[in-house]
Amino acid sequence: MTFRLYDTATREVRDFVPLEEGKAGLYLCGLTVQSEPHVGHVRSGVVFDVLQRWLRHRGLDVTFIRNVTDIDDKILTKAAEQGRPWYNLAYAMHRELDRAYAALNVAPPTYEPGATGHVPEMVELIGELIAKGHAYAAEDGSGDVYFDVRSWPSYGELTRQGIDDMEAASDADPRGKRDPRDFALWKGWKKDTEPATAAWPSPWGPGRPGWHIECSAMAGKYLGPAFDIHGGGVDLRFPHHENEQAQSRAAGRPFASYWMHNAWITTAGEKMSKSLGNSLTIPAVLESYRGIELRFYLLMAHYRSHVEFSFEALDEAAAGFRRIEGFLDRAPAGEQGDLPEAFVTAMDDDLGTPAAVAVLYDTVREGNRLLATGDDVSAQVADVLAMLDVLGLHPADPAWGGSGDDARLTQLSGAVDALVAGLLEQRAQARADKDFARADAIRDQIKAAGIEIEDTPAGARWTW
RNA sequence: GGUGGGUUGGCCGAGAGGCGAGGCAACGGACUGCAAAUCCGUGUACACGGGUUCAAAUCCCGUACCCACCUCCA
Repeated sequence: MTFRLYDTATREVRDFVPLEEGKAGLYLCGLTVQSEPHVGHVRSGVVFDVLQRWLRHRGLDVTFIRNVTDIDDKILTKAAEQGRPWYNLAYAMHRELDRAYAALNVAPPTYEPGATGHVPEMVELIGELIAKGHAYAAEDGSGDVYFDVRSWPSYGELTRQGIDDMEAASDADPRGKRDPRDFALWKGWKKDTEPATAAWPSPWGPGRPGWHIECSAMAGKYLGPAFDIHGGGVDLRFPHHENEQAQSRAAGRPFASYWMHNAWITTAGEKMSKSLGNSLTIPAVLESYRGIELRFYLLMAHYRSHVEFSFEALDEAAAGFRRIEGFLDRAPAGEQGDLPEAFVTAMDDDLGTPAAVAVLYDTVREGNRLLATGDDVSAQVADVLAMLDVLGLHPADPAWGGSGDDARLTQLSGAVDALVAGLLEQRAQARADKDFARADAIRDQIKAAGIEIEDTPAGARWTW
């Protein structure tokens, strides 16, 4: 079976056929680094990380480009409000984003280009579009350059919309535009309100790039005129992706073969950016949950399904994940093996992580059953480790910051182990003496310290 | 107005014509001194109304409600 992927452009699940055999070029529209990332923001990162891992697993040589938008209206506005340079805000938020991705074991892409580092490439592309009659400099002296949507007959093809059916932007400033739907490729510097650091030289005067042009320029630079998969959140389909495709193709570049869009995560039925926000930033959620649990939660729903975020659901996911970990803890350590067929089938079907997770649970249940009867579970351990690994959920992955990388923590856990071991010895003695009141008192005492006791045929063990 | 998506059991969440994905919770049982952990078992769920079919959660028609995007939101 081949890997199949839902393509937004054709609205169907299609076999994935790379442009060049054995290779895959991926481009993900990353974030505008203007505020702390929240749970919704990182979904696309996690989804594309799984996609990347899956394609690699299938033997493809993956080039993965994920950009960051480090200059735009919001960054300028927020920075001004906070009284600091825009580049300082963007850089700080970029570092926050890096931390969030790292905490969720989202592997770094091949390269993470930023808009401000690619102004020459954008200027060149805009020049090409003007030369081909698809763009024009505004005649009002604003220094803006617009893409001429009427000059590109297939404008709207990605989202199946006719130009005349589109609502004219109510908030757009029509000045200098030939058609209200024309979008900015270059925005002239407004010297009264914008800092000089936010302007770059260009043939049309100082200014800064429009939003869409950066992705066309950077995808072209790192992946070439044609590449395999382009993705982002559903909201980006229009106008962002539509515009990217129009301007790239108008410049003679075939652009993406497949379009992949992940659905939203909402809270209380609202977009996260509009709701309570603060409690759902990644750093805030990580105060109560481990990154591995949050990642597991995000993968329990299919990437094209809308997720209504709730801490109850996150609790459930975390509880379920602990059962998987519990099996691994109790089973003898073993080697990672090959993936079960059912898991491969699930993943090949448009990254069916929910069905894949079901296979994971089935394997864990079977492993636990064998464990109870004292049978060999090395096959189950091998399967579980392999599945967790491609999903980026391997508990031993150093990305989770496991013990061992912090000497003090290792010492501390050794100390706790010694203390608990002493208490467990006393409890074992009490149990042997049938002094259950005392045995339970010891267990309660340990529990009060946040440590759980489990009695196993091999003696008591503790977890926290 | 245009375009796209949704409504599944107490909860989360798959599936897309034919044996009830999976998880969390609950209840019963096994194990245990009691627990915990684990295993086994227990549910006639598919918004509503019609229709097609031997067979519909799945296809068709209609209705209701919800959501997203329509020029710088992941």
